[in-house]
Amino acid sequence: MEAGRRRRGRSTKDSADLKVEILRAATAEFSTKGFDGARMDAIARRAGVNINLVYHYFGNKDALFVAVMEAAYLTIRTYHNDINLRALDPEAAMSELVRSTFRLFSDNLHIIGLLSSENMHEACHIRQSEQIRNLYNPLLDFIGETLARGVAEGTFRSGVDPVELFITISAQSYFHLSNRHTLGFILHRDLTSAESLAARQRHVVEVILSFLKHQARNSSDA
Amino acid sequence: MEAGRRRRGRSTKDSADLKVEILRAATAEFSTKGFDGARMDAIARRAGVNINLVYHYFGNKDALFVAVMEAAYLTIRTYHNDINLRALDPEAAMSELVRSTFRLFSDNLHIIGLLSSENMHEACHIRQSEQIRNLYNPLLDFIGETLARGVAEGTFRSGVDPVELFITISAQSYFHLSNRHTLGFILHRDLTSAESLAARQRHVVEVILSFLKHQARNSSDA
Amino acid sequence: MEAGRRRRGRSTKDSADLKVEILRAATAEFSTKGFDGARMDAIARRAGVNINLVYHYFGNKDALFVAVMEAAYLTIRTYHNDINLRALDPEAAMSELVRSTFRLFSDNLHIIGLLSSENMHEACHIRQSEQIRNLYNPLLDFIGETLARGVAEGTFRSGVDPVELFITISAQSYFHLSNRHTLGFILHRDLTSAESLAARQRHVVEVILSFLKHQARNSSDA
Amino acid sequence: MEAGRRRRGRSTKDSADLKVEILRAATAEFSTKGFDGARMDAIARRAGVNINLVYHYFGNKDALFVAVMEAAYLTIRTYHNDINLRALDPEAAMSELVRSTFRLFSDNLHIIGLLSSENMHEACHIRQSEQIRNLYNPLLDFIGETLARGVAEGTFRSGVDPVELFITISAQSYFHLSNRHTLGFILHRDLTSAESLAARQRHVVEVILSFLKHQARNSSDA
DNA sequence: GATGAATGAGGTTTCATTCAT
DNA sequence: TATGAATGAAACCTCATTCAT
Repeated sequence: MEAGRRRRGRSTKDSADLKVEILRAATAEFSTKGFDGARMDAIARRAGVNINLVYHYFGNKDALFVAVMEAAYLTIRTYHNDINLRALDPEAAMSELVRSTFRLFSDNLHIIGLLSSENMHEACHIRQSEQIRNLYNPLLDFIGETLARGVAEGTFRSGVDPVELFITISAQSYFHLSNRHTLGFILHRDLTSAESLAARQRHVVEVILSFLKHQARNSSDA
Repeated sequence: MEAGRRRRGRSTKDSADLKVEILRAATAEFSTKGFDGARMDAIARRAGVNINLVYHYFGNKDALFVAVMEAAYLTIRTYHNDINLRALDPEAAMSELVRSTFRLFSDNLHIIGLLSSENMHEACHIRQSEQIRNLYNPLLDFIGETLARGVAEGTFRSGVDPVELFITISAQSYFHLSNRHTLGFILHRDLTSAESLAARQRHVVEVILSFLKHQARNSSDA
Repeated sequence: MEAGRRRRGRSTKDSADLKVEILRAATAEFSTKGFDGARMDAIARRAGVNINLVYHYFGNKDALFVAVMEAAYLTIRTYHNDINLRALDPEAAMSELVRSTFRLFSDNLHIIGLLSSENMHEACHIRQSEQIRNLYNPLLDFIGETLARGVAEGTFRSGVDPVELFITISAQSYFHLSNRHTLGFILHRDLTSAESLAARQRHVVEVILSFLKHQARNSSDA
Repeated sequence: MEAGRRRRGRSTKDSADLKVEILRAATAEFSTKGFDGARMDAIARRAGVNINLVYHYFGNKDALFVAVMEAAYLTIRTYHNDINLRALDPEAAMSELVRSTFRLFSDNLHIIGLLSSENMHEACHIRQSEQIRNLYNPLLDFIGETLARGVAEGTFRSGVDPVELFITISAQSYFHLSNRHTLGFILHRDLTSAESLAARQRHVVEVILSFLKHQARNSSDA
């Protein structure tokens, strides 16, 4: 069995990977149970290691959570870096940003659980990380520049706050997934099916693009 | 003296209100700490009662949480009932719905904490409540009818799914607040200031209305 | 429903019976759960009365248990009084005593539970009752006299201690029932079926009578 | 100092014995207080260990009780194994079985307390143990074979059910001790004195042997 | 580096009992 | 007589963490 193999005869190379494995286990535990619901020994069990190893590598529960959050934000950064949007025209760039944001969350549900828990704790863990603090600056710059390019070429409405737009884009994808259980119950619909997700993604793109392009034609509204 | 009055000889009126007081304390505790982070004795202390009274009235932690959720959803229903939107024209009705949804969350931040925690637990508590299950049916009907009216009079685009729209409307208000701590940190902006909230509300209305009215004029987009 | 009828519009005659009803409920609870496993509020619920009434009538858990034990020993006395054995010849009298002892326990399983619990507490409750202390004196006298009659007429062996014989008679019936659950499990046999009980009763009579009559014929044994 | 040695720096040999020590303490607590009356912290105190160690080794109260019961039944098996009765002639074998059963209980009063409590709980704990389920099979076989040998050589009566006989033998020893407190009170006799125990043992052997040999001479009785 | 032993603090819950009416 | 409110004590159990090897 896996567990047996793990407990005995670990090679030196395995040892080097243990930290990664613990981090993965902690991510799974924290994201599904929340910080308070997560158990250190459950994390150790998930990772197939002795609980003391967890303390050896990460110090304590809070520090472990910080490490998990930093890794999660690295994933986010990766998703943003993977797309080279600046080469695209403003409309294509923006719709691709919306789509990649949707994929970011739907491919990494654990990020939603982690962010949800971290907000319950008033972001006390990530506040300790300078690395995270400035993670979004490039993205906000990109949004601002793309908006400007769109306005310049007459495609986008003017006067849109990049921060507000970023929140709107994230909100559309995040909320659908973060609240999938309560929404599924009161709306009598499974929000996690492949069709539901595809429809949501299409809808989100439509909403954002409609908004951006709307004002460009009729500036008397709103 | 206060303490003496509390311990002995509480008047009947006091007694009748104790349940309400406990419920309020539990709401505060659960919404700020989450289900797992909440402490029963902290709830009792907040309510100024002996912890056993909490058990006397509500049985156990889970049942108390269910009671809190039911009260929270009643608040939600109240917010929806307070506005008589059916008398308004479609555009006014919809923009008022967006605004009231925003107020619902910004006036009742505790609801966000409760929903967040409940989703971490896969909605296991509210699933026990038939009352909650069908709470949103009338609202969805209203959205569907209003959309139809807007389409009929040529104001709104056609083909919008009421459920999808409802999620979009909620998402815009909810996410801004549910993730205010992490967003505040990475965006370097206080999302809870009066100006920030007012700006967000305006933005949200604009986004939704742009979307609804966009397709009515140009159906080749998106 | 019963309970409803009980709670409302109780007649004065009903009130007089409440003590009896509580006692019956307490007997059921104590005998099936033991003193420590019994719950005062479960007793009140079983009786369909408010728990404070239990305290009103009986003071506390220990006193209630004493009352239950006294009632139980009254049942025992009744079973002994019901049979007028002194008119019978020694052998018939003795075999009838064995049978009535068996019936005493098989008809009143609760007595077994109560005695078992009371012995776990080193008889601390019944020690408070003078009434119980001397309850068995007449029975022991009867056994002694019957033994003497049997010896005199040549039916019974001599030298039998009445107390020892009483224990033997009780043991045979009691143990089969008191340990029916563990015995049933390790012996792979249901000891509570009608056939099993009938067979046991026959067996017990046979054992006792064999013993009493044996020595009368062969005094070299043992 | 004793306490210091206990708290820190326990030698490995000590550690290995802790489980046994806890089990002994648990046996004492459970057998004298019953399952419901027993307290986990009292067990820890009796064993001189931290209460959490008890949970570390045994999981919970029920599992600890199961462990205690299994150890108790092992003691029972030991008592039965220690005597090599098959080599003896039927009468000697049977009288030795009766005596060893008596010793089993009088040497191990805790077994009586444990069995009494377990029966109050309808054997719910030992039912989980396959080991216990078949513990008595060899003993029942032995009784059946010995009876047959006795019948074949004309010493014992025929038609005796081995299970019934086993219950009778156990009952005689068990009841005297299990109910020693209530019996002592109502019979005005100390049943635990050395003389009383010796007399009981003699009496029990006599009763069983009389029964077994009786029918062999006079089959018209009973 | 890695592990089993050990612990303190505290969490939820139960329960006998009393108070006030 | 009868009852809902209220409480203190303690029970079982969990969990993050540290110690000793």
